[in-house]
Parts: sequence; C-alpha cells; structure tokens
Amino acid sequence: MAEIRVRFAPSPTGYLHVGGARTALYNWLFARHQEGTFILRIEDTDADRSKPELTAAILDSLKWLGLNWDEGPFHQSDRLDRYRAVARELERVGHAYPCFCTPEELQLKRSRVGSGRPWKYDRTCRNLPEPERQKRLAEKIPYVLRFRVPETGETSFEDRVFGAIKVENQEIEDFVLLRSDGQPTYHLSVVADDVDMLITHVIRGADHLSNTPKQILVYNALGANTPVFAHLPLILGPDRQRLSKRHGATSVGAYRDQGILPEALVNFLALLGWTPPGGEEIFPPEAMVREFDLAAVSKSNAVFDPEKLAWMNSQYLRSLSLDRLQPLVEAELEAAGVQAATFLPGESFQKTVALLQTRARTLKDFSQGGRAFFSDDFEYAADARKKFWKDPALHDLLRQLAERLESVEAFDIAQTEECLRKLAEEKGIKAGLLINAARVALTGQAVAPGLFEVMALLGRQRTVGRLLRAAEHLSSSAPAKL
RNA sequence: GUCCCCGUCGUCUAGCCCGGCCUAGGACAUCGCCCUUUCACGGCGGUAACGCGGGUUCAAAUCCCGCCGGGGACGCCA
Repeated sequence: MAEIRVRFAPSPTGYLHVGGARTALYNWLFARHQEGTFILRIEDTDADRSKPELTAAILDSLKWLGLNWDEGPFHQSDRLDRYRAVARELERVGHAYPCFCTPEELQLKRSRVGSGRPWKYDRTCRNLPEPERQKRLAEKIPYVLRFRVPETGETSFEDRVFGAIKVENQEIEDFVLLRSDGQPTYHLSVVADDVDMLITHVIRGADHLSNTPKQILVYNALGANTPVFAHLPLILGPDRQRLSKRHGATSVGAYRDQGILPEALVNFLALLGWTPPGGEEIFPPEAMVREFDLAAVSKSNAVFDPEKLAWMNSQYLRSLSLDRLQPLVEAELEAAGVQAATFLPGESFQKTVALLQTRARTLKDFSQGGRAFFSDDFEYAADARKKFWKDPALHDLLRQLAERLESVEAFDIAQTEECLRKLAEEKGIKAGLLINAARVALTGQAVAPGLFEVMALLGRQRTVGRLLRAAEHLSSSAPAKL
C-alpha cells in the first residue's frame, strides 16, 4: 500500500480555534497511527483576509499542542502560478470557461431571485456564442474562469465517516476556479495541492461535506485519483449553534491563557467525536495514536463543554510531576504580577505548589485563589468572610491564637494544631470555628489546604502577622454585617 | 427556500452495521450520604435518554417509511 499522506490546511484569517485544532489532531492521530506523513499547508489565497502574524500564531498553537508536522508549512501564496496553469489546462480541455459577469451583475441576479434563494449561477457565459466570447476576450474585459459542471448524472463518494454521499450534478453550480485578478479560489487550490502533494486522505470539518462533490468533479477533470474523504462533525456551542466567538473562548490560545494544559485540551478534543474501543477517558497521546480509527468517529455534531475540559485539566494538573508543574506555576505567577521569588525561598515554593496542586483545576488557581501563598498582598474573599467570620468573638479569639502561637516551641504541623485545639477547648468552642476563621485569615479563601500545613508553610512570623491583621480587620468592621 | 447530513441521559458518548444478552452501560455536570478542619480528592448511592408516528418481526434503540427537530452548504471566503 502506498504511503499515507494527510494534511491540515488552516487559513490564516483567525487564530487556531478548537474546531481547527481538533481537525489537526485527528489528521495527526491518523497519520501517526498509519505511520504516514502529516503535512501542514497554509491556505492564504485570500490576500485581503490572510495575515502573516496569524500564520505564526497558528503554528505556535499547533506546537503548543504537540502536533508536530512532517512537511511544510507550505503556503498557497507561493504556488499561484501552478494554480493558474491548472486552471488554463482545464480551460484548454473544455472543463472551464471564461465568465464575464461582474460581481455586481451577479449580486443583482441573486437578489432578484428573492429571499428564499435557490440561487445558482445561470450559466450566461457558458452559453455565450463563440464569436462573442472571442470579442470580449479581445477587448480584455475582466473575467473569471468557471468550472463547466456536467448537466446530467450524479457525483457520489464514500465518506469514511458519513458513508455514501450522493448529489445530482444539476444541483451543482458552475463554480469559480480563478478569480478575475488571477487568484485561485479554494476549490481550485485545494484540489491542485492535494493532487500535487499526493494527499491520500482528506480529513476536514463537515462544513466541507457539500463542497466535496465539486472538488471531485475537478479531480475527475484533471484525470487524478480522488483521495479518501473523511469529514468530521462540527463542534457546537451550548446553544447548538456552530461554535464561534459569541460563545466566549474559542481559540486554543485563549485556553492556554486560562491555564489549561495542552495535554488536557488534546485529550478533551480527541474525545469530542471519537471514543476509543476501551472507552477510556484519560489517556496519553501514545494510546490515542495506537487506538485511533476514523471509522469510529461519530457523525453527529458535538457541544463543547468547558466544564468537562476543566475537570480533565484538573486530572492532568494533579498527575503532573513537580518538576514539570513548577515552571508552569512560575510563569503563571509572573503573568499575574506576583513576585513569588522574593516571597518564598525555593524549597517552600515547591512545597506550596505541591500543596495547592491537588485542589487546582487550572493554572489560574495558583495565582488567584492561591495568591496568599505567594504574596502578602491578598484580599479576603467575600464568600469566605461571610461564611467563617460571622462570630463576633472571633476577633478576640484570633488575637489570642496569634499570641499563643508566638510561644509555640516548634512551629510545625503537630504543635500548631495542638496549640489551636487547646485554645478552643479552654474557650469551650469547637475547633472548627477557629480553624475556619484562621484559614480565611491566612489565605483569604474559604477553599484552601489544611490549616496547619498552611501555617507550617507560612512560618511563625507570617502566620502570627496575618492572624493579627485579621483580628484587627474584624474588630474594625465587626459591626458591619459580613 | 433548495440540496446534503445528523437525531441515545443537561453534555460527551457505548450499544445500532451482524434485531433478543438493554429492566440501555460509562464519563462530565447535578443531588444525597460517608470521610473531614473548609474545599477538593476519594468512596457509596440517586435523578436523568433511545425525538414522534407508522410498519416489518415471535421480538426493534437496533431494519424500512413518513413526520418533526437540529446542523451544514448554497461567495470572484476557506
């Protein structure tokens, strides 16, 4: 069997969004599974909308996800001559013809058809008498090259995911191959490239399903073999509309900024439309590659669920080694403007990260909820104050706790706990009351690691200082209902 | 509107091709309980789906038809 060759062909008119990322991933998985070649091609034939910096951003996102390619990136803008030559050849053999209709004329005809618009190009120029055609050519009237679609018959193909697809040729319009400025359209450039690059499998979004018959017509006209097509169901927003910026974060970069790990995003995306035979949920890329099968891809569109992504991220975050996690946290803190380095000696930093790790859902949790572990500049969360600082006696209790902790012999987990419990007992209150209030005092949060671990980590001076600060805060704002 | 495609818990899905093992399985979310110093983790348990209607059959989530619902395409965008 010939070598398997697939490609991912984004157009640089926007950032890499999760739908594109999933398409790239499935191509990559298929290529790796088949030990084939994964090619990257930039479809930038729309000069107006394509931006070089977006190409760079897309490559960046792909690398971040770990989707390495074997050939490319190729740029369609480098191959314009080739497309023109292909178009001319199609014209020469009668599969394409010049069309002099202007965009304005077409627009007019289109609107005249009415609101419900079964519009198809009316083939005015296809039926132009030859002398007239020659005349216009000689007059150098601008024109596009349109594909001459057969008037009868049907075009069908066997999609690897969707199965048999069939369309009557009458339903297909004479689409444009070459624009009047000599630029190719998508239908021309994809086919030309896929033929030239020996692509064996075209794996792309289902939004291309209805374009496929047109392209097959071009393959046939070129006398080329058609590749295998596999269309992927679309990714939808919660409203079941196609996922778009309206739904919030859609780009890979946005998820990175939200503290999502690439391996979590990859895992999540892999499962959006595909389930491995064993039904695993969390599994590494090697396993995905081993088990990936296009035939097992789902046909129905899938709603993107950020909640599940977050859960998956927490799973990955938890299983990360400290060596790998630490730099990520450092970067996150830096991005959040927290100067952890001057706050914590190296060793405690690691312990702190480890303590926070089991509770984190995203990297953001380190710089936000975990801020008090890396800086003295933090605030008391409203929900935490409300929940644990209700008791008016607390300001006095926290002060006394601080005083007693001053004189604890060894400031470790065991002794700080003993100290606190003893105080609670003497006062005849539940230890939990004090523990929870102290946690808010030390971390600003209702949600945090075990109190005595926190104390041991912060050390005597900071612990005492924060307790006193909280006590003061409580007495000064005590009358106000919290 | 026309053409193409899709339709199992709120969500992602298994099962469908090769009808019976499906009183429909798993995961996320959700609810309750346990653990407990908060939260998370973990453990246990619960709520929750075959879009509707006809067929075919001893038997249908699984096969056929219709309807309804959803999505995509209909550009000198890709």
